[in-house]
Amino acid sequence: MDWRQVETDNCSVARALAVVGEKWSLLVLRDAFNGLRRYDELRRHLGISDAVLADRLRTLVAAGVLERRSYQEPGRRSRVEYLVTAAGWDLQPVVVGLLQWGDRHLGDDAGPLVEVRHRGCGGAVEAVVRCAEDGRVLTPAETQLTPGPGLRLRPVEG
Amino acid sequence: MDWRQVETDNCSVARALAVVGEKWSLLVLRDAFNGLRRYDELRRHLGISDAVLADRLRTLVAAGVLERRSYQEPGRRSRVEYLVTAAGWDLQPVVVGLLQWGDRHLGDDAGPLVEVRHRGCGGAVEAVVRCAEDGRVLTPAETQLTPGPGLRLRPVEG
DNA sequence: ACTCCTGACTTCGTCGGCCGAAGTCAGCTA
DNA sequence: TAGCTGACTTCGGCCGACGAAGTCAGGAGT
Repeated sequence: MDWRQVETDNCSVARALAVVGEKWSLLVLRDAFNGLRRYDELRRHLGISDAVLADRLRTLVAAGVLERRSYQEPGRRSRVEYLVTAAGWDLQPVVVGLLQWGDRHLGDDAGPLVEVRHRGCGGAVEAVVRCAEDGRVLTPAETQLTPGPGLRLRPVEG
Repeated sequence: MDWRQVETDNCSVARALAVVGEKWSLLVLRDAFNGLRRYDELRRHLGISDAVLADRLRTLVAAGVLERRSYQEPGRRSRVEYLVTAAGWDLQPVVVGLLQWGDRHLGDDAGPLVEVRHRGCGGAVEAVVRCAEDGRVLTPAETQLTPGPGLRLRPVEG
């Protein structure tokens, strides 16, 4: 398959990046994974501007990555929280993959900020590419791209 | 561990995104993974402007994700190619993770554009989070964040 | 030798996005 | 009823992305 001729209008990587590829989106998600739920917590912790945070939250909610919910503690007025949905948790391999890559290739002398561990077992957690059939972890050389049903080729250029 | 108090200047996710989080970076890498090597191929296939492509390639080369090499076919003048390095291939889980998420949650009726398969076995390939010790694939609930040596807390706010 | 062509960029004007700061508005408290 | 707080929206300024055009070196054609 010659990738140069593949029409990538409908590429899933590009679509995913339309949701989480803007500046701050994945950092908002990182913080949400780590338990931050409220607008002002996110704003303070990320050091992001209000306009951008409100926009990113809108986008993530619209895409089903986060859920916007009102909640109320007794005797206090109602507030808003943002919860990670099942679809949002499906992005965990991406965020862990970035964390792992940063640790490996951009680490400093201080060592990693945090480590992700298997709860209970305590072993280190890693993001990998593996075969869904036999469960083996694969190197890039062991993977290949095959055409899918949605594949279209580019019109030939003059 | 209260993530709200964690100083994230040196967060590996943020550092990784400083390299691959700008617009187009991961799409350039997607195309490089899929075999595109030359500047003009990338430019044509991505539909990106020259200024941005040249800048992204510079950044990716500087970060060690791509390697810039001159090569020469006999009887032709020397040209430039960009090859994915070992560090670059370490980002495969991230790109496959995005592909997988896009397929799952943003797919259209036409079905996926391409499928990543285990060469030989032919099984579907997936990006997952797993325990490095026992090899088990983990749900988000089975993972936890633990403090690392580089962790610093925020100065208390007035 | 001279011109043409091509690949790999750089430069330029414009326009959209991100920034910090300030403004808005509703619900609860004093 | 005035004040406070949380969750935003609005507003100038500036940085980054855009398309188009310009640059420059190497090889091909004549």
